[in-house]
Amino acid sequence: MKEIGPDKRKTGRPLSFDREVALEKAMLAFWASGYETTSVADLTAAMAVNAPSLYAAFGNKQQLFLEAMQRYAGDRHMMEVALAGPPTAREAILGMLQGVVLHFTGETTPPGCLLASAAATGSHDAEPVRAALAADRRAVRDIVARRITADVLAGRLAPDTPAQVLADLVVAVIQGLSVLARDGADRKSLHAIAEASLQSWATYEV
Amino acid sequence: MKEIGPDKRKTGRPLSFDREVALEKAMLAFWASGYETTSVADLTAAMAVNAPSLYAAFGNKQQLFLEAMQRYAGDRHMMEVALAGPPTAREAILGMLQGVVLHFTGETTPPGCLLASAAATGSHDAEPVRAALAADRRAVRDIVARRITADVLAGRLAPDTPAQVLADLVVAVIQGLSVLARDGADRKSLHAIAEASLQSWATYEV
DNA sequence: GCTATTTCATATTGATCACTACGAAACACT
DNA sequence: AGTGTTTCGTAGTGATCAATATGAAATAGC
Repeated sequence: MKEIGPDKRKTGRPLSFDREVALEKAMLAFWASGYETTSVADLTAAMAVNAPSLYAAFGNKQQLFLEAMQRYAGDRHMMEVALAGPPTAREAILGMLQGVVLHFTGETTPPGCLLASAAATGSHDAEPVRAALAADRRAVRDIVARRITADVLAGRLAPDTPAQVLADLVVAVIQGLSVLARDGADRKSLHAIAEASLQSWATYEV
Repeated sequence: MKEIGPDKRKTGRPLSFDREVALEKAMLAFWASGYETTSVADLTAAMAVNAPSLYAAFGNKQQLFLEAMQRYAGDRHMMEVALAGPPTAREAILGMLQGVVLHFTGETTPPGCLLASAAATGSHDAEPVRAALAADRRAVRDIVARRITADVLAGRLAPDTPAQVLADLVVAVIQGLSVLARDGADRKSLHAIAEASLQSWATYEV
């Protein structure tokens, strides 16, 4: 239920900030310091938006996080399309993991993955946020599993290939890469880990 | 610099709680809800120890966490000894991963890994805690790498086996298993993921 | 200029944060 | 019983938490 096009109000004082820019800054703040451990004061400072304006524009802290999370994750349908490009599932997922490594080690962004690290644990109040993050992980897992299954059906992987398990492994490795990136691992190391994790597939290649 | 033996004070009101039991309860609280997101009020409730007694016994929240973390991690030298038991590195590490899966899915403990999830992100104040957790991951990585190298030197793995990369992968998979366990994955799934991750080694077996 | 509408900045809300001052209580020793 | 020592429970400390009440400021239409 999103408004189509820019809001063309007729009257009233205009917004003093760009909503998209402010959301981007909020995303970076959550990325750097997590959901519960980033205070609203941190957010207003990072976004250059006063608290009342923040609440008017985004609802509350949780809704702001969920919107920032959506912006970070992007359109998961696009991920599925991207995975369909390369000729084999292994190449597709290797490319995906290489992109992930670059993303986790960007020089202008915090290390690691916002989705992996923002709410690993937390209070009872943060349960909806953890649920949303878990749901996104399941979505990625399912997309990866479908890509693997496509190769199985096309005869490029053995019929007994455990697509679900390999997809789970891909998600697990992504979470692990995020942790290691936060610990300071360099791109070369992370690329090597990603590549090594895909050697599990050798067993099933026909 | 630890006191040897139980403290045999001569005078004064006796402690009303068992220090070890209280520490265990604190560990479980941090395990369930993380470092910064577990409040001192949560801790005093879980430990059944009033705040002044908690500070007298453990210093402050950060010191209590570090002590709880040490209790959770156990003696890393014991891990090295355990890994030396099985005849091959692969069997040793598969056994370790199987133990990890059981640990992350215990019925009387929170899901996942305390070390992986307690401080994935956080404020600047929690930096010492994150550093301690990262140091422990590096220690585990080095222990695993040494076990792999031992097999390389013994001729059980190819001379060009990238021990460091495979050890990093093991650590990454453990972090990922913790996330999936928190997301509600069952033991069977996690065991399958752990086993699949070790198929990467097939390339290097002589 | 005037009114209606919307956002702005200031200042504040009660709740909770980590942490502690203080005096009563519980022990060992004489 | 009396004294010294240590821990106990109560009740707070100032700081910070997420979220807002309030009124001035800035626009569009008239």
